[in-house]
Amino acid sequence: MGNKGSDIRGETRAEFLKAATRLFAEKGFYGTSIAAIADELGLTKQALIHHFGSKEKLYGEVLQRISDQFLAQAIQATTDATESESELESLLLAFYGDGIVRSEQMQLLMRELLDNRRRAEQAHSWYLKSFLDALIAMIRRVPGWEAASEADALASVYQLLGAINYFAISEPTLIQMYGKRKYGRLEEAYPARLRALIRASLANPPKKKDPTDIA
Amino acid sequence: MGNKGSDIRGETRAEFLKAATRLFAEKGFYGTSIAAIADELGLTKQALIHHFGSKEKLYGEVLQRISDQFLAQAIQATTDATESESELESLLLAFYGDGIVRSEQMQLLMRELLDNRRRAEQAHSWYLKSFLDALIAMIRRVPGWEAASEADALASVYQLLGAINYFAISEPTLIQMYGKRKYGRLEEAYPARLRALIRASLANPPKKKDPTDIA
DNA sequence: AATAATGCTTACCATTTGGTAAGTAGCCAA
DNA sequence: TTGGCTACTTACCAAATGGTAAGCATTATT
Repeated sequence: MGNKGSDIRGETRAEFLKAATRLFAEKGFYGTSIAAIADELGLTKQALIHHFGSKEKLYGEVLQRISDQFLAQAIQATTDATESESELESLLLAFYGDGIVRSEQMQLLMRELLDNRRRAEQAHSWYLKSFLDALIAMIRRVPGWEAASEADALASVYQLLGAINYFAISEPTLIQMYGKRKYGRLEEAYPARLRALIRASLANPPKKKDPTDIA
Repeated sequence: MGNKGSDIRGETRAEFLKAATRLFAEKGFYGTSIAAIADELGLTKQALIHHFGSKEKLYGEVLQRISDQFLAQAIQATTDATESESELESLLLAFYGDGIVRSEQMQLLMRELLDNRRRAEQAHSWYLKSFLDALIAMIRRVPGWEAASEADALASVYQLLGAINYFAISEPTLIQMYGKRKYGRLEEAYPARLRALIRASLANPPKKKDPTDIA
């Protein structure tokens, strides 16, 4: 059966990346076989190997793609800034609200954080550094945070990110625990509480380090 | 060959559970083979099967054990309450500060949340419900939160949990991204920022639902 | 002393895994 | 029309996986 050469300008590659993102997010790196990914496109795993060389390389490209998109959204938010809302607040809330695609990315991101101990020697992992650095820059543009140390800034940003992502990945579990009805109410309540958390956090910048506090 | 029958009162079982917890946390369910777990005790995988029946059952016991410990700590915190600090604050900070063991448990918990979509039909997952319910009860004992809806209470608790756990699992990645030195400073800054976040969140209980807001 | 239960082992096994090798079908340029 | 490039396929394969079956040594029970 030979619909050979039907891939025009990397379309198959893109399809592979999409399917891989979804499956890696759902089942993790080890839980996803390259055959399963190829199956999604009706191709064989050797087609995948042909395009990406190895499973590891495919995974690397998936992460790179997510990192690019996160960073793009961060840059976007910088231009979208309004008055009542800091850019950081708007970015974080957009991050929360972007539905399934974003949720897949967050799941993968979370898995990457979890698995990194293992891969530490290898390539990946700092894919996200530029994104985090963008967030640090943002929080420093919030009144009162101009002089915050990098550690304080990163700590706060990381906390808010955690508050968002943790919930974003928990939908199936929470539905199972509390039922669809209760989960619906939780989902409704979440953004308002999230905004309150972000504002409360940003409204309380760290105090200048006490100079007597030399360790 | 042949130190047979050397297991006195389930000691080997306990060792298996400890090793399994660590490995599942590090590499995930699919990334951990039962042979690897058994290797840690110098036994064969068949010894593991003998004790637990199957890999799935072992995993279930690991989760159950973590759930029990979480809940025990929550109950403990209720008795430890001081004046300046709400029990919730003290529990969450203890949660943060409990080092490697707790970090393993959080990693596993996080993985469970991630993998749950897949396992949803199966057993696990609401292992944590009792723990979450304990947290909800706690936040309702904070002044101003008495009448908070379950959704609002759970949302806030979940956000704080996310802020803690997300960081707890990120150590290796953050060290790789920012270096040990910078990570050290981050680790120092974190608890203070975390306390600030918890207090800020608890100090801003949700407003009573507007009665005109009937959907 | 015989019997049974426990805690393991070795010997297997079917299945799945990521990956290689060697093609083949269609397109494109010389 | 030849030759090469791309996009695949079928045919393999070695290694690892979860699990079964059967046996053996030690201890506890009768």
